Amino acid sequence: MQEETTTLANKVCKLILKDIVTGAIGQGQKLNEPELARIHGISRGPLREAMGRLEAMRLITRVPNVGAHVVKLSYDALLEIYQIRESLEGLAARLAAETMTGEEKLALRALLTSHHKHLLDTQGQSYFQQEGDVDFHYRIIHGSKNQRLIDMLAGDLYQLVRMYRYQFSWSSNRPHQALKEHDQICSAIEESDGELAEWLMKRHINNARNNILASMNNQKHPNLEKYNE
Amino acid sequence: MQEETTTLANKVCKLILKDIVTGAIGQGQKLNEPELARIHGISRGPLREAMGRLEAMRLITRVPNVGAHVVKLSYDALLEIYQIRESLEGLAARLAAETMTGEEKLALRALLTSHHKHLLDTQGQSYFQQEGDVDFHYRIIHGSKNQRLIDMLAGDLYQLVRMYRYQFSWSSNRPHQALKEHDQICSAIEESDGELAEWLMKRHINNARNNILASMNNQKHPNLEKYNE
DNA sequence: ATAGTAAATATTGTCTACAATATAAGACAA
DNA sequence: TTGTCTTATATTGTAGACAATATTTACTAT
Repeated sequence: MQEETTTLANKVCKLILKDIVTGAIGQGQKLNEPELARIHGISRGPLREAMGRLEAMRLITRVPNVGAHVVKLSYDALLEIYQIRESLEGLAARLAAETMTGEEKLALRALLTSHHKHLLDTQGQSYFQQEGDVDFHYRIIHGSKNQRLIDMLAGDLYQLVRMYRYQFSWSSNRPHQALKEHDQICSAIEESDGELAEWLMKRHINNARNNILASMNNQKHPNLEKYNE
Repeated sequence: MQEETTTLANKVCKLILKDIVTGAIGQGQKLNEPELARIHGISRGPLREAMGRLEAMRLITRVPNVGAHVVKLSYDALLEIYQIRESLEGLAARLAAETMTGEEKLALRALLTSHHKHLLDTQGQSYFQQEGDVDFHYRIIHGSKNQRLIDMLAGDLYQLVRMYRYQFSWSSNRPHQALKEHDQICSAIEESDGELAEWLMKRHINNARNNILASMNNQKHPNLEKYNE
């Protein structure tokens, strides 16, 4: 068994990350160093390192001599993220189609089968469907074998996406459609048709974005900072 | 006049960044904390913060209880970067074409004119041409107005690209062709033809990549770590 | 001589204390 | 009451010391 050696900064970083993503630490809230250090039972040194990483993945912003604040989610920022996702995940899908092993392709198909079964059981209950969506995209990203691409998408960007999901808890009102699109992408990957996989993935993400924006416009979500001050 | 308030970690981070990019601190070299702190006349606290940022932009890698090392440039990593650049800068070009102001477009054209003049004067001397290339791409990236995209491309990724440039000092053996491609992209942007701008930019980066790889294969460059240990 | 082990050294991780800056509270004048 | 300046408090930035881990060195046995 491999002894998992890590550091205090690492552990606390993950804890705070979770609190920010889930909204336990709210948008725009100030992060007080002595207080946070006391809460987690560590000193300010490793805490500041942890905060540095959160800043690097742009979940908090820091101003010298002033302090750190949790980012505020906004309509515009979400659009920015989806533009980038469309571009990068399209690339990931193409690379995945070209380089995924047979084993990986089988696992991807198995995942979709289980999603399909789950969808029939729960009549498309939102939360699990969302996590399933994350799983699917996650596998394709890793299937690209481009390590820097993996880090960009699975590292920073997805924490933000998860944060939006949690705090808006938007309803995927098109689970069947989304699953069908996943199926199409999976087929293209199985056939090693990179060009098609890329095109389908881009359209899929574009659809998801439009769906989100529509639901946002409907419900005027309270957690959404429409105007950055 | 605005008083520029910053922190020691910030300043030292930029200094070390420069040393890494230019190769003053060589690939794979270990970064000794006490030594670096002494050199820059600061304590280990802010130094570690600076190193944290360098780690975040993936110029150094850290292993707990072992230390930090400068990354090693590799053929594969460069390919990864160019795949991502092609995708993201294509997006940037499209957005730039759609959102750049008239003023920005004029400035971009003026930049190309000066490049053209400079190219005639110097008969395509490599270094300035390379920096000119950076300028051109830099402007288009910022013209996209997508802040996250700007951070990704102009922040982390470009430091790596600059590092490759410095340490390989590859010869752009196609300055006229590159300038012509820049011209085409600029025209597409001027006409607000996003789709064309994206396509041209992707092809341009693809060409640049092929050019680099060809010159690498020719000269078997000594700075290139072909195999990661 | 070489492999393996134990002590010695060096380096990283963490904590506490202090200095510099920013924020909040209070006094005073209009 | 309101606005401004001064003082007090709190928070961040930095430094130095200590603890934990890794690396090197020295020694012993084969």
